[in-house]
Amino acid sequence: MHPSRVIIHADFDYFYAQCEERENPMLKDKPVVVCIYSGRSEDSGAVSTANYIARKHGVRAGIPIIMAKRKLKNTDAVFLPANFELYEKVSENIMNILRAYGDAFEQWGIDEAFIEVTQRVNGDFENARQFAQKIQTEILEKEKITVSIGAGPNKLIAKIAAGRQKPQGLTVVKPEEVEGFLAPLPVNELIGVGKKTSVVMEEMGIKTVDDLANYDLEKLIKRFGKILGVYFHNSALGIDESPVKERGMAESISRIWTLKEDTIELDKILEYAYEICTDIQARAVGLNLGFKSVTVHAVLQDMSAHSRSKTFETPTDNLETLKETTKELFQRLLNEIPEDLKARRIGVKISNFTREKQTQKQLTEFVDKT
DNA sequence: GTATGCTTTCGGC
DNA sequence: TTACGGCCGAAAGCATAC
Repeated sequence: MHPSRVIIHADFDYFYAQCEERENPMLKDKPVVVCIYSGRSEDSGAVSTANYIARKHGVRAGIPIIMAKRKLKNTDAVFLPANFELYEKVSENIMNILRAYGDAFEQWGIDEAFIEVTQRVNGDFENARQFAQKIQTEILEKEKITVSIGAGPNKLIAKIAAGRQKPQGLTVVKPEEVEGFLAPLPVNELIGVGKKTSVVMEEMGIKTVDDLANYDLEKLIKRFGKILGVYFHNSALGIDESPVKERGMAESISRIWTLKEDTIELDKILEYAYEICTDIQARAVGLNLGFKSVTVHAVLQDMSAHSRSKTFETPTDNLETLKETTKELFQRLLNEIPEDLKARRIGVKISNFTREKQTQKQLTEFVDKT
């Protein structure tokens, strides 16, 4: 029998709102709602995150600010605009603490991370519990932020475990406990099982991870294909061999803006879009990245989202290419959306990055010369 | 029939 | 009853290739 790996997943509690509490401790006993204002009218915008006091009143990430205000009327709730510079700085500090505790480290978004601690705890899960407490203590002392931690034999179990007890939770799942831990959970707790897949599985009579674990593998493969079928089967059994490894560069850079006024005029839209192009192209150049894909995005008055994208044969970092492609894609998108609806928000994304820009340039020069 | 890549939509915070 | 951000990666769905 292989000795088990020991993986820890750390999840910063209600992160943005907790950062605000840290900066102003007077907030701690009040509902705190971190908002992103669109600037269109007094309270237009959405909730980014809220502390647990606000959540008790039904405030959730993503709801309109005006709705959150309604739920919190007659309380001393505090509504704050998101301060991303602060959150990024705090995140970076905590990530550096976590990184130092791991044999390997993998950041997951702004407020989550995996660390492999197998060597550090000698493969022992009781040590892992103490180790995790030490991490929680250090982060609390140095950064005044609480985190919830899950420990398990792999990333899948560690992540699910971290979500079981919050805030400031610590859930350790030993290898011999994995089966009992997973069995009663609904399948959508598994990574990769979203809304659509849950529905399909439910139709197949699969509601819990236990149902999935006992489902015939051949039938799973027949329905989901070999890769996904095997992946789901293994996940249900708590099997996940994926390594903890440092993430490289971001996979995409995008910006989206809310328009001052709704419009379907291409020229108006492009005024905004070209500004975004200039910004994200500069960021790509700053990171020395070429991009192969461009996506434009529009949210209409009914809040429906639409996008169009294009992938080049070779990467580029050219601003004019980006603008031309943006124009072409918005033309196409405007032709294909319902005529009676205007655009409310628009965005541009570049992705499919490569660092082979240099090679491509040389190749182009070579072709030009011949 | 499956793998792969591209496009579009979804979902978390 | 409506209301509504910005950014990211994942999921879904399709086309094409083998």
